[in-house]
Amino acid sequence: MCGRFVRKATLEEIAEAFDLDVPGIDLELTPSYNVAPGQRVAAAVCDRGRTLKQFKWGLVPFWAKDEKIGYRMINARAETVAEKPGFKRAFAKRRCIVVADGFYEWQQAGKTKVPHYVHLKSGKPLGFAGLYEHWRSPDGRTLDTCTIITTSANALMRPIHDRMPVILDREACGAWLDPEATDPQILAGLLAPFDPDRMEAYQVGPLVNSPRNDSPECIEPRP
DNA sequence: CCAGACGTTGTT
DNA sequence: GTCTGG
DNA sequence: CCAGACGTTGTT
DNA sequence: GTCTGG
Repeated sequence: MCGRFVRKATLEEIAEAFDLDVPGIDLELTPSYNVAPGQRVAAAVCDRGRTLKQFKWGLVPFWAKDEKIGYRMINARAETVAEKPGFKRAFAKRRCIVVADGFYEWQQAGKTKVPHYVHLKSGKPLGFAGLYEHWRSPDGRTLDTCTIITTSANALMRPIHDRMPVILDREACGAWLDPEATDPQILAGLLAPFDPDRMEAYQVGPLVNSPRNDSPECIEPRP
């Protein structure tokens, strides 16, 4: 699955990697080495040009009565996302690319869990396939939320965990964000495990366990 | 028909 | 154990 | 995802 | 809102 990640690239680097229309972007991006559910994440969307917006991580369906449901909607399974009531509408109309530099995955080792950091060999930012929603609370407040889609583990991830986030390369990002794309078969076909030869993973220390810790030490290899 | 859930993960 | 918060 | 709280009353 | 279960 995907429950914690890193976003440290500059806006310029992100814009280059995701072909963003920079003039339309009005967003503060401070690096985070420990982005957790419930926090603000940056995602590319198609909205009269390709831009970057902020969303609270944890999708709140538009029909929800209580925003707390978002804490249980941080991931959506690629296998079922097109049909599940909570995600169906977003899958059809509100797709996004959540921007990251890498992600953490915890490996069960007996009674304990060992965190690993996973990233691209190229060192470039990566994009998670995501969905977003706009929610209005009973008292009139609005909330923009999103979720990250997961798929089965590739060969690199399998020793660590049986699920991983869907990572889209540049071409797939274009297809995923295309508002004209309506064929659910084609869209679902993009949600495949990423090429393991273009990724690497290593063990990190327990600092990352607490979401309160947010420093470059989080991604330092465990000695 | 109405009521109640709507999710993923991991563990048992 | 289960929910909330980060 | 993991960490941390989990409750009410009455008094300061 | 929409689907499932009773």
